[in-house]
Amino acid sequence: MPGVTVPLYQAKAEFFRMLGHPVRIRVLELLGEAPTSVKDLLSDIGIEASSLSQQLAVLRRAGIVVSARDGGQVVYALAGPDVADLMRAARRILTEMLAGQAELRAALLDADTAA
Amino acid sequence: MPGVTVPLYQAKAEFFRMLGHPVRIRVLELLGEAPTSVKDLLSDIGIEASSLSQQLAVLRRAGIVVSARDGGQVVYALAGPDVADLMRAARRILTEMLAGQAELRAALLDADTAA
DNA sequence: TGCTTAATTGAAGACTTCTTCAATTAAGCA
DNA sequence: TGCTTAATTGAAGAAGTCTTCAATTAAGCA
Repeated sequence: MPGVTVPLYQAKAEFFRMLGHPVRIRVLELLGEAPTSVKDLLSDIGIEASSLSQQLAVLRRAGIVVSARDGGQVVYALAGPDVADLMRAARRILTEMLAGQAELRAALLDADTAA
Repeated sequence: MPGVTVPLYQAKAEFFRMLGHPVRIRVLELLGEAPTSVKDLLSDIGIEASSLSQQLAVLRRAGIVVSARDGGQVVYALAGPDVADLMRAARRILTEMLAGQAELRAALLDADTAA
């Protein structure tokens, strides 16, 4: 069943690259709390609608989120619980790592930088 | 203590972007097992020396690895245990995630794609 | 139907990141 | 010193990603 074989380290790299954008991180963390409409994501994140749509498309293509229309709005949710796990692991470890790095420590001490 | 405040979600995005390259992933996983000389990384990974150096430089700048000269060779090591934690978490979760996605399942079943 | 709001799409240019090449630095050894 | 191997650097072009804009699709409502 080989066919188009993607080496695992390359799949990993693509996965991490997919996480490598501030808007996509924020979306994933918001969806980690609860499914959310584009409208609400928009007002939470505060960027242009088309810009958010582009980033949501990246997450959708990666299969990490799913969307469903609910009347006049579209609601996004994480595709599975593993995603929330990864975000939690990343938050924990990153926070620990950043805590040890002088130049980035400010980010942790500053109130408006939560999440 | 604000000064140049990097929002945490942006620091996270940068961190993930830094992980988003197949060579860098392989290096981190090799270093997760043991400190390794550039020479050995080179023969394990099988790319051009300058190409590997460029990617090692990215990891060094991010502070995730450290290097030390040992006689004629340069040995790299993970900067801290948290990095290995993150790689383990990522491997576990990614493997679970990929297992559920048809098009990528081949990667897991194929022998030469281990790690 | 026509109007409004919600959301997505495609395309263009700006910006980054990758790869490769040639040049350079450093150590070991004759 | 001169030669070899180990590793890094800087620069140039290719390739990829981001942002923004205008156009489009879809639902709700009058």
